Amino acid sequence: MAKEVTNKQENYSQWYNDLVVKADLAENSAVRGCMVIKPYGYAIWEKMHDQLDRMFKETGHVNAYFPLFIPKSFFSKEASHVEGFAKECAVVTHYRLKNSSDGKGIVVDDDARLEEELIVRPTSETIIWNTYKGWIQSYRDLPILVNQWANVVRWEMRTRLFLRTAEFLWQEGHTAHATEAEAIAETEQMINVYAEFAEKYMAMPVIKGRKTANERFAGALDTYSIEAMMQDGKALQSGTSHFLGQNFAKAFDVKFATREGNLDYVWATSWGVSTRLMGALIMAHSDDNGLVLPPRLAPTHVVIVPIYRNPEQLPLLAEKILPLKKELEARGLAVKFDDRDTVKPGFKFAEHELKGIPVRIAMGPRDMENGTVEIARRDTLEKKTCPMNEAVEKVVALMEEIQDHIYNKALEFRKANTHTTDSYREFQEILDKGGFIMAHWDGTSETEERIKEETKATIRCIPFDTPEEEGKCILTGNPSKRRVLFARAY
RNA sequence: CGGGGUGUGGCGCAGUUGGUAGCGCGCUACGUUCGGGACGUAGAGGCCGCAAGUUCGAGUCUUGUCACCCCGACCA
Repeated sequence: MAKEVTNKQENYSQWYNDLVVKADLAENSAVRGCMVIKPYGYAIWEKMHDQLDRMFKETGHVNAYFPLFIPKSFFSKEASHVEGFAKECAVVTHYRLKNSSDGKGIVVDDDARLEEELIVRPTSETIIWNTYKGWIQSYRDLPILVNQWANVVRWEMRTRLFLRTAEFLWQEGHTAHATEAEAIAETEQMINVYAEFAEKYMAMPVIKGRKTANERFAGALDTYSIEAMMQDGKALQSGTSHFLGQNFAKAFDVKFATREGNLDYVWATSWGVSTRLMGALIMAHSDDNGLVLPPRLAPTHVVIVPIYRNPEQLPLLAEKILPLKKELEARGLAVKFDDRDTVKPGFKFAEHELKGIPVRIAMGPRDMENGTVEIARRDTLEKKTCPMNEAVEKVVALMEEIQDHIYNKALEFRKANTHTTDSYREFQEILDKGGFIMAHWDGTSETEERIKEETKATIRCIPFDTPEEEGKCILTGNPSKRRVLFARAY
């Protein structure tokens, strides 16, 4: 089979889709807009899940689980939340099926209509705050720092594997606090946790910032996000953390007795990342040979491929390879010995590259004679012959090296494709090539909307770390105090 | 939901003016191979998305319908 995946393909979406399918990560299911996550794809998600879960617990959070179904009336309680989520949702209207009267198949039993429809959760703020009402009476009950790992459903018009599926896996943290300051600190803490995860584990640099009013989560006073650059120069929102103020507490009447004996509404946050991170991982690092996984998220770190002519030679190789495998495992690495005799070495090389395994060790008759192994790294595709007794140290060191190299490569790419401009014409030219733009904006929604209509670019965020500087809005020329991040986005 | 495209063995595709389906990959067996996706030989596998209609005859024409992909609008 010839190499078919290429990021030089005109259509980056197609490239991405092919890669997801060929690397055996996921496929479309029989259900519209839904996705089957295949074992290899799920193994990567599990690595992400485990690490994130660890980080949530380190910051004092605990896991819980809330219902999949939410009574429709809950959505009517928070006005601005209704705005945002009144649309694309799956609705349960009946609770029973029956045999059809013509004896051919099953129909919905019209007599089994629910009095109140249930919404399959698109996000859980409403049902969680309805529950928190019963949990909170005094400042002594606060804070509540709960996270849930769950699936949610949004009946999106247009879906794409991992980036936007009708059903997706995510985690959603929902916290309740006694003070505004504490809630804001939590919101900031969690966007930092996400950024650290993206950069240290996914090897994907991100820009942290605040969303504009237009892009803010429905019901939030403030939304922070991390934005990453994909290899086609487009932005992908990879995680969000919301400061919800007292909106949900007011909507669900969650009051508590303060230390001073007054009644006050609870302050809230919510934050989440989803299987979209898988899409980010794939699009940030992959190349023409397939996936490139950062070692810290690779389900398999090392694959060992034996090379031999006759089946009798395999045990001789295995004799050398198995101790090596054990040693590597003792150093905390996941090692696969690919001793399949049904495919040839060249095929295995290509297959493991497609799956993004960071390091490959090959060992054949030549190595047996010389006491060496061949070590190949996925990120650079470099191959080196190395004495057998140095292999373990070499591979262990490579893990860090590859992790750093992938991150730095992505960072360099982002730097090279991030531009600062004050000219609207140049602004449009840069967008057509793909990339991020730091430009001045007058702070109004109208301007933001117009730029979006004219260029398809949105304000991804107002980065936290940009300095104040006097300038003029890229579109209107009105005064601006700082540059914001513009890009076309997924 | 608007615009465009595609539905034919597991995958990717061809199929002429309508005449009863073919190619490549993959799969099975045997042999030679095995340090970058091997080669030869012999096989297996399809009521052409679904439903009506036109016709002596439909993969091909007509209508309807469904699914998927791409571009928008919506969104993580």
